[in-house]
Amino acid sequence: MSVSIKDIAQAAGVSHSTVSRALADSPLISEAARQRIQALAEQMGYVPNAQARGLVLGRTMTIGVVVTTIADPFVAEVVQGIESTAHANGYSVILTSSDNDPEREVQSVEMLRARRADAVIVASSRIGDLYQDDLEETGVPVVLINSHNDQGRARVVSISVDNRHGGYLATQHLLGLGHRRIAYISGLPGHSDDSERRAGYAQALHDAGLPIDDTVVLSGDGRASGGEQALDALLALRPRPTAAFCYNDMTAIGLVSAAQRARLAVPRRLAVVGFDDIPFAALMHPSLSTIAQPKHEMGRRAVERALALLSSDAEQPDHLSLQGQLIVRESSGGHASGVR
Amino acid sequence: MSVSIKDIAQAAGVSHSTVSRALADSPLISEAARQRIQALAEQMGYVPNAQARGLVLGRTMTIGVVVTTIADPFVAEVVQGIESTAHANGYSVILTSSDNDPEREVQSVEMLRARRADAVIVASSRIGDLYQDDLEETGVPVVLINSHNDQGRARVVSISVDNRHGGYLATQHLLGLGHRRIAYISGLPGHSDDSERRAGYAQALHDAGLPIDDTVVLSGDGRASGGEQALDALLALRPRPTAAFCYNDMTAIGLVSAAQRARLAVPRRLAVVGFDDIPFAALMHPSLSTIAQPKHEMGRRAVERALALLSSDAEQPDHLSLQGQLIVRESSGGHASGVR
DNA sequence: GATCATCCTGCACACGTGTGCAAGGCGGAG
DNA sequence: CTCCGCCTTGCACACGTGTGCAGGATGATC
Repeated sequence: MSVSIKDIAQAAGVSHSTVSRALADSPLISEAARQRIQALAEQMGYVPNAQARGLVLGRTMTIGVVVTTIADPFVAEVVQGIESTAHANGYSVILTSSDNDPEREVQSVEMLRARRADAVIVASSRIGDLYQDDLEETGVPVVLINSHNDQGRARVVSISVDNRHGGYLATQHLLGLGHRRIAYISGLPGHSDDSERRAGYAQALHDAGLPIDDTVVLSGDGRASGGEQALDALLALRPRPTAAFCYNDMTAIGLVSAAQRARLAVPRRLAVVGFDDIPFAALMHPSLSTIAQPKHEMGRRAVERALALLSSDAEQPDHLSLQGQLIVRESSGGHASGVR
Repeated sequence: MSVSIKDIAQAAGVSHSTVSRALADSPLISEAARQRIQALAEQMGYVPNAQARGLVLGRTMTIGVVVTTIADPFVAEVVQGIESTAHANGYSVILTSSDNDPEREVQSVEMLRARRADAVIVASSRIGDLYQDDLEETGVPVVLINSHNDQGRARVVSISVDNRHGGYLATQHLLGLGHRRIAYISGLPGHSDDSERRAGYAQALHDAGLPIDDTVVLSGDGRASGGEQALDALLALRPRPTAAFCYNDMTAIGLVSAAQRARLAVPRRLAVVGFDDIPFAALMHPSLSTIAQPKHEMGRRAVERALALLSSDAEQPDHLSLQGQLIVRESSGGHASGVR
């Protein structure tokens, strides 16, 4: 096995307490002993055992992350932000994915409890009430990303993009380009993200003095297939909308793809704006205008909030809303920006 | 704090040893006591402390994963495979990303040593010799994904896609479609992946009785920009190639994008095949024919190899090569398969 | 009733680290 | 020389769990 402080103690002819203090730069130790022991530890290749340390200190310096699937590029970028911020603060990340399987989700949370994660960040869109109880019971701080703390639990905060603002920005952009009949392709119904983005869309129309017409709100499912299917409904509308704001990029991708197949030029005859700014948005042809979610920042802020909850007993605001950014690309007919 | 077996022991009026055995379903315990204690543990919300258990058992049931960045979709899918397989075997995943910063890479490995990870999987393309020494020193099994164990170290195995076979498949496919002048757009020079794929490409040409022409081998950089820049060189060739096999999908995306901008129809006037099957390959327009890396399987196999190295002392083969799969989509003019 | 085997339980130690407290050593001051 | 105080070190316990060993209780057999 690996070397422990006892091994070092024996080699140095002192007690393990002395070694422990020497390595911790305790003021209770003589300068000579400290240097000698530190050199010895280095030479023997000593690496402290985080388990034992966590056991006695009651802190594991570990953050649990629960996601549906890491293969989702949005999730991946958030996790990237989480990991780098956690690392910078000396924390490690334990990653668990649920694949939308409720049973695995419960197991994941159980595992994080067993490992005594200091905090938990959930970047899973569907927050099972299943384990919210479970989590609260332990008193572990929880940060939810893009989902809300409905039950008003203690030590549970949430972070999300300002969906309403994003929807407003996207629609305002299309209005600014002269479009007057703008469709909205929704995501899965009942999702708060969807209703908020749609609310921002409606607000922008209202502020522009235009009527809200529910017939141009078409239903998708948050995936490319939803966008594809929405095209038929869109083509049937009279007068036909000249632009569409989509619930998310995947929906927009499906819509653009179907439009091209139907020989409907994008953006000349149909301008499209998505939401999320997934990596592919910049690469597709035409490149996709969209509202960029500050994914890396969301991860960073999630860790910061978690650590704040850990260190201070001061109450934190329940919710943090980050503003998205409009990225104008080719699909809306704004200024073209090529593949980088 | 959370409940320990001592708390349960006190509540049940027995010693902590008895509780420990009851929860472990030890045969040394009476049936009555077992049931009573298990019920009590359940009721008190007991979750065993993995730290303490790991400390005494010398096994943490933890797998460390080192990646450059999780935001890379290829890496993300591999990690997905790793996580799900690890989970199925009762292991947790500690994720560390290096961002290609050598210092962070070393810190990551140090952290995994401190946490006493039972095995380490490296899905980082650049294997720093930096920490290979470090890792071997600890005797922890290491599995490298898409990178080789050059130094022939013990307990270090590697898994990669069969690049040569993949290059052969892609080229054979283009040959089958009637193309006779097929370009190869390379990745970064000196990369073994690149030279192997190119070798498969050359082999297929050779087997078809065609000459190898180095002038149709163009240099890219593994990114979209490399593919874009390669187009100019390709257009300058006489006779102009009618097809191109690209080092990877990003290169292919850049090539297709530049071709469309230059009004060169894909696949009618230029058929393109990539390598990797990143998620966007299926979504772009035209959708991209490519060699699919078995990403999920690679992650799964990596965990299986790691666990095998842990449980048995039997020597394992150093290297495992997984065959990629040809995915025919629109960009090569094969049978079109739409966005799903 | 005595002896023995069987079954169950508790004691004590281990894992590796941190820390309160006591004590030893040493120097300085009276 | 003695006493006091400070600096340094070691002892012992703690964290939560697992386990070898001893011993107590119970039942069976002679």
